[in-house]
Amino acid sequence: MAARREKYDRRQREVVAIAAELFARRGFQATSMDDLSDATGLRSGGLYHYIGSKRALLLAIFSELMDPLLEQASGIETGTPEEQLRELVRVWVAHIEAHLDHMAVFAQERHSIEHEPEWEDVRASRDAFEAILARRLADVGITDRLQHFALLGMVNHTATWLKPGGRLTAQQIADGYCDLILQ
Amino acid sequence: MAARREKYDRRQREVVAIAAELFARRGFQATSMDDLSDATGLRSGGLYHYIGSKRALLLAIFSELMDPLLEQASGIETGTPEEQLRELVRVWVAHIEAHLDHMAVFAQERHSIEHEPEWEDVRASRDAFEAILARRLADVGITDRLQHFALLGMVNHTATWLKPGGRLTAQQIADGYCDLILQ
Amino acid sequence: MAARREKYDRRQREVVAIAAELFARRGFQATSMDDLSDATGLRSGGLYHYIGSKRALLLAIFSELMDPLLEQASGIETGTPEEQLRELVRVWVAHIEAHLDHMAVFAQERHSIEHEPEWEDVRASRDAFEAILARRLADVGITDRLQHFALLGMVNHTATWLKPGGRLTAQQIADGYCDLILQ
Amino acid sequence: MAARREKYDRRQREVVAIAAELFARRGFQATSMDDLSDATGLRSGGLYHYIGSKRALLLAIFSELMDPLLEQASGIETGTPEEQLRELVRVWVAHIEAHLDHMAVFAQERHSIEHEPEWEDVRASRDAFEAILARRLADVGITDRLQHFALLGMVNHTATWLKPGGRLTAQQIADGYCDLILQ
DNA sequence: TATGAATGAGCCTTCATTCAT
DNA sequence: CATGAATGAAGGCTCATTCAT
Repeated sequence: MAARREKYDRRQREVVAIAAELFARRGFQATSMDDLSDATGLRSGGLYHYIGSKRALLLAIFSELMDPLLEQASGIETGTPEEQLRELVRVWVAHIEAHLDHMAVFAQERHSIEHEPEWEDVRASRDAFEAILARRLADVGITDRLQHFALLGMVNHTATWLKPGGRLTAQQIADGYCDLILQ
Repeated sequence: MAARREKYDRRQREVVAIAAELFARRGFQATSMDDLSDATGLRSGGLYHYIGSKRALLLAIFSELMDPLLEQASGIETGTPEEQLRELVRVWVAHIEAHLDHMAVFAQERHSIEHEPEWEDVRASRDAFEAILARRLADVGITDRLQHFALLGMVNHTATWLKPGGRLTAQQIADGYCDLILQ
Repeated sequence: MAARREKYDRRQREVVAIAAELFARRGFQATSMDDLSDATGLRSGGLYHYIGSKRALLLAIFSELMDPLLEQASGIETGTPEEQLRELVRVWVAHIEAHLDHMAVFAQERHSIEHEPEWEDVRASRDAFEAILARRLADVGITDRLQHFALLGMVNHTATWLKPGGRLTAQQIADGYCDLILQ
Repeated sequence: MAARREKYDRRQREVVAIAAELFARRGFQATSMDDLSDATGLRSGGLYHYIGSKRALLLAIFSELMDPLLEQASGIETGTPEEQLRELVRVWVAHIEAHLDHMAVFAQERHSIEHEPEWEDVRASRDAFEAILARRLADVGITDRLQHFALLGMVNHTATWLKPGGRLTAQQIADGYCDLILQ
């Protein structure tokens, strides 16, 4: 039945969201399935009905982070090169603002992502995004890798200090970063 | 006897260095004391002779990272404001280059540092460094928090892509970053 | 309605047969209800409709194995003592040939059967069969327990090497065993 | 230190013996590591110091069963063919008598041994023993597979009824079996 | 100094079973 | 009749740490 399926999917997304929050705060490894059980209200068995494994949960979090960003980023195709770059950074910062927990988990589990074959897809997504960024920078005449890395660093770092509903909007932040890069 | 003490200290520093490397590559939690035992050639009992606990090892890594940086940073007192800022960033990037493993562990265990009372001292060191940075930026007329965070982001991010002995020197990188911030 | 009842019984027997096959191959404990679910096409709820419990399934397999054999064995009443013994062994081997999976499960779960009060009935069936065997052997003058056990051993062991449709028929095998025992 | 090593080995053998007994009585899967912990007096961690894994324990039991038997069996080389066959069966039954628990575990886990690649070595040992048996039978003129299987069946089955210190000695049993096979 | 045996708490996961739908 | 969400107990195993030697 479709209604049942829909309910299942909704519950699954809830679990992933709760997991992202816990992982962000306490760390992936330091968060036990029991913690998750308490936070979701599902007993361990029920939890596994939705997630498969703790590892799969991590993968789900990464997918939720990377997939939509990549899609939005590749959809930007109108305007001058500078407008396209600015739009890309805006979308990017907005996405980070909407996924602060996901970003924290991502940063924290960097070593897993970098070294384990299991995370190939995640690495590929990240590389694809960085390729788009490099192209947009090239389109405005920036081919220096240092500036590419600088932009990457400042934007990603945003997740560690940005408070949603704070003084600065994602758009203002993004524009500020672009101003630095574009003189 | 002093010679014995010296040998003890040397061995201890070796253990911390090896630990930093393992933690950077596999993650702190994912690295077991057994892994460390294999890597150091010391059995568990011997290991505990030098380190006290796994947690203490982490603290030692953070101290090795923060303490000398803070000392160098606070020693910069000559030259124009811009020269002082540039010198600060140079020292900082050079320190990161010399402590890539420590930086990786630091980034990875961010959540512990941020939330647990045990890490108060580490937080204090970091805040002290950022205060120095803020002062140097203010001295050249930059009071916008966004630029402060941008600089912090790009410099810290350096640890993830910098390969020692690569094309760019720490000095070139630091100057590139300063150029962005100072127009 | 009788038709409904009949359908239920047929489905039930199907489930038992599939279970016997899985249990024989992978082991009783190593086979999960999920495996059974996959193999039968019934989901867990539906499965329990037919079987009651995993334990009951095991009991059903044992009953299917022992009950008809016991019935056939006690029906042998004509001919000379030697003819009766030979007929008993023929029936027995033929039954084993027709229930290889059941035999494998039986052998594997020997320890449960031997030690747990729950399996009293199964033990009783087995003892009843062995009593008939002992009587038939006594009728031909064999009272030595060693020969009784030897026959038991060789016949039961047949289940581990006999391939249905192989070179030897059940009758030939049975006669071969009897020849050994009867000189 | 050698004394330490020796103590370790002794303790390890003790654990395997206790495990064999428990597995024989309750079944391999039905015996938990906690049961073993209680029976050995070692807590779970200490247990793993000696065994590696539950699976490895099973393998150790099989090795203790098959390796010495195979060695003894291949050492029989003097006397007439009939004497050699009789000696083989005597050694075999005596070995079974001395390893009733091991035999029970072996019989019970037949399905694992038969189907899983992990048990290749155990299968190879068993096949090697059966090859020796086949050769000894051929030497006395018995090439009929049925008699080979019959002997295998009766001897292996001995483990299920033989009580150490009972009325019959291993030698008497072995001779009884050989009498059946050799007319 | 250093070893390694031993601990014991905790972890992720499985699984037979129930029950509302 | 049948589904599948949910349970909860248990299982095998890991691991930081201690301590007698």
